[in-house]
Amino acid sequence: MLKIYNSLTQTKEEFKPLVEGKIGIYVCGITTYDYLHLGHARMLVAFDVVTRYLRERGFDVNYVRNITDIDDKILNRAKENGELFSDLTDRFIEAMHEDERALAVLPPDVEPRATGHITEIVEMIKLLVEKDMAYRAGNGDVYFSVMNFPDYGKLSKKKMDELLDGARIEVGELKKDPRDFVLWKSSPDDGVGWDSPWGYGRPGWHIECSAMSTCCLGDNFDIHGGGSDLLFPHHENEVAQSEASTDTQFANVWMHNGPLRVDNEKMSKSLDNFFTVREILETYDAEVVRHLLIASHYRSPINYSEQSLRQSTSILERFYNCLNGLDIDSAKSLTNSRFEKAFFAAMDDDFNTPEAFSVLFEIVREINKQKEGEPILANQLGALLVRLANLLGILQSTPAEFLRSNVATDVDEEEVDQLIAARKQARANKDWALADEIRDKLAAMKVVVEDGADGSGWRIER
RNA sequence: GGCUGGAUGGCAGAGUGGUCAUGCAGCGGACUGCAACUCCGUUAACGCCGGUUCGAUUCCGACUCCAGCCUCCA
Repeated sequence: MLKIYNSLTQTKEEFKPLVEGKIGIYVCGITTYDYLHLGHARMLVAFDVVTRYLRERGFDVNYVRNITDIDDKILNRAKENGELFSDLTDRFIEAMHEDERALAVLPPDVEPRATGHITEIVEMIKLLVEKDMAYRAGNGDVYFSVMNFPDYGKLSKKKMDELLDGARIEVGELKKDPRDFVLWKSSPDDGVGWDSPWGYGRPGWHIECSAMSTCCLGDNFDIHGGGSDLLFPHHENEVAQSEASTDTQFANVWMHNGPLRVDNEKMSKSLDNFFTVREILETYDAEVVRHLLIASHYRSPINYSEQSLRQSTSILERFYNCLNGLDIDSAKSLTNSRFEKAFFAAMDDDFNTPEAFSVLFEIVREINKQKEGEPILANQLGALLVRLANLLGILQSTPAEFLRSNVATDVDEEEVDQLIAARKQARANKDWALADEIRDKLAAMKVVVEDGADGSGWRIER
């Protein structure tokens, strides 16, 4: 039984899709005005695991993840650079897709862009204005009227009146209520914008997601996800806009991934303590980064550090050392084993990846035990290990690829082979001094030699 | 100040009302010319104070501390 923690009810619930066998899921994507940082990567990887697993469970998943390609930050950055805002967003969308591929994040089924849905956005705002749920202010901006939506706060568990107290939001002369938020912003005539019943302007951030999710998945759909920092106000506002306009429940299940911290502080652009994905990928393998991001439960915070990356590196080395020498391609994966059952039970329990990993380590130990005596069984277990790990998007390389190269180290394989051959000769002559000298030489090249029953293997030192 | 969540062995990180997480590190052994890899064994934990219970790290309450949100943010 698949259970998912629902932020709306604050409980783990048995998951039941609206339509048997099908799942519609919408996740708030990126505002594209810079390179992805590790916090973005966490969100992308978290929901990549979710969708991969839901598909494995046999669901027909429609995964929608939007791109916010119109926003004040984008306009400001474009202005600084002296370029068209669309050139800026095109560039960073391309970079985002590159980073996603590196991290083995599968593309969503639909990737709507805000600028591609202006019509739907305007229609939704129109409906809200007609229903007296929104109003046009003197400057052409249109605001949502929070007071007219009694359920406001049901997702973030905030009380309407408490939101009023000490509200840091200035009561502008434009807003009727400090809690109101903008749906449509008027733009200067020479600025970026679109025509609307309220004049030339551009959409507010929150309405984009309401319009795009409804457009792609319908008024009521199964799962809405995003970072926990979006819960308020963004997701709360989405609920308000959508339910006020459609008079029906918006998303059934709300999933929020936990934050990524650096030195126990939230990593964010505004704190200027963020690491971009591409900068980390210069020194660490993508799979190492991906492991780090799923080694903790998706709802827990992750504290990023060099040490945690090193730990993920040793863990992957253990996996690949185990797979090294197995013949997996021709082996049939063991099915219905206790390992597989335990793995699925862990993932069924709100995508408990740490628990799932503990099962993978049990398989590793079993393989290492059986390698000598029961090679066929070891191969079958190896195939199982790879199959299950692939559901998490890891162990997608071969042992040789992972163990003998990485982004930071480049070795001359021919030279290594020559040195190993020379050492083999020395060992045959029992010239241990020479053998050790050669091993030291290899070590200086960051090459670790491993002597086995059938010759000496090697890997790079990470 | 309000709301939400958390506090687990040296570190990372799950989970459970009474017997094991798991990984890294440590210790002892096996393998090895010595190592590395690997295997076997092993040490070690549940913030603090009460309550419920035959029994609580696990449930309930108070306290302390930490984090996130309340403002753009995945």
